Amino acid sequence: MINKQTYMERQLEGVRMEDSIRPSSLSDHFLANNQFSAGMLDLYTESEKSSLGFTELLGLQDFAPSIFDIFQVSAPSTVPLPPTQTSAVSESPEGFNQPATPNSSSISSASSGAHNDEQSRPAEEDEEQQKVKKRLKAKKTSQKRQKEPRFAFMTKSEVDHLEDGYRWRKYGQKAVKNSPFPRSYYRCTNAACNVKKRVERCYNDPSIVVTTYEGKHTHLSPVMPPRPDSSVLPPTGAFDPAAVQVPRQNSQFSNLPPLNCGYFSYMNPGGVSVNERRFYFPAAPPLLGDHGLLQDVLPSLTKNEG
DNA sequence: CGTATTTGACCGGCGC
DNA sequence: GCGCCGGTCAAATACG
Repeated sequence: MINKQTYMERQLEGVRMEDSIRPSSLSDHFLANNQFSAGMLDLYTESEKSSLGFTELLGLQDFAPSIFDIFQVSAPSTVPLPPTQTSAVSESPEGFNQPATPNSSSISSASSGAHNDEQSRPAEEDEEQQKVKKRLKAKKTSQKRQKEPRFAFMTKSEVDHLEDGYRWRKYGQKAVKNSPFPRSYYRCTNAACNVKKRVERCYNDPSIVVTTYEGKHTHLSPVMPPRPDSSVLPPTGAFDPAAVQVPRQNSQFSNLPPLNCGYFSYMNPGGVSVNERRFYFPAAPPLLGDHGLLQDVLPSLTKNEG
């Protein structure tokens, strides 16, 4: 089976999204009329993406849950996920239910017989080997989790790390090829939750932040006490439901499931209330042409371009 | 002092 | 086989 990311990258070779895909009228309109706009990318399978036209990529809907609700409802028990996506979830249960680096792994790696056979080696070298093996094991387990469903959001924002109601711990940052902006890696601070997210900026438009969520939260937002009347927006003080602008819906979008679109508002670190509109792009974002994260999640749209 | 972030090193996958 | 790249780890550092 072809590695998903690699396949996506291949599909994007030689493609200039800003030239061939950019929905000038729509995206420009959104960007021009909103301080913040966003696109949401749902990492569906190839067949599912190919069945959607560009207008559907925008996925404007009247009723749009927040991204948190999206994650919540995307649980198999609530919303019928695409078959492959659902299977991906079931294929990697450890990704949701187990810590990224369970203690057991380090124990087992430390007890490897190879080390016992090399007691003659210096102690520090032995420690290093244990470290290496420990890391090796963590790598393997983490790679298995790549099949978790992912959702990517395009957000026009000044801040890289958008407040989304959950607490995240940054565990890495990497320079992205063909992009001057680094990609940051975050993991949910909840020990029992293995949700990860990656944040990077579009090199074409530095004002656009691409956030990719991987996995589903197994817990409620730690900073959002439940509110009885906030079924749509995250019940957090950081979010202002009154500031939400609901995108007008076109009939052509109506065939999209509600979870495909989300939006919310939030207070940025500077205390300025910010309206964010989340536009759903099942296949591709209209504005991004970078060779970074988005290319990992947008294979089909570029497939026909070239 | 506890927690979060930074950052260099490391590994596996993949293309050539 | 080698090099590139994405993703992760973990020690060092920063911060409240």
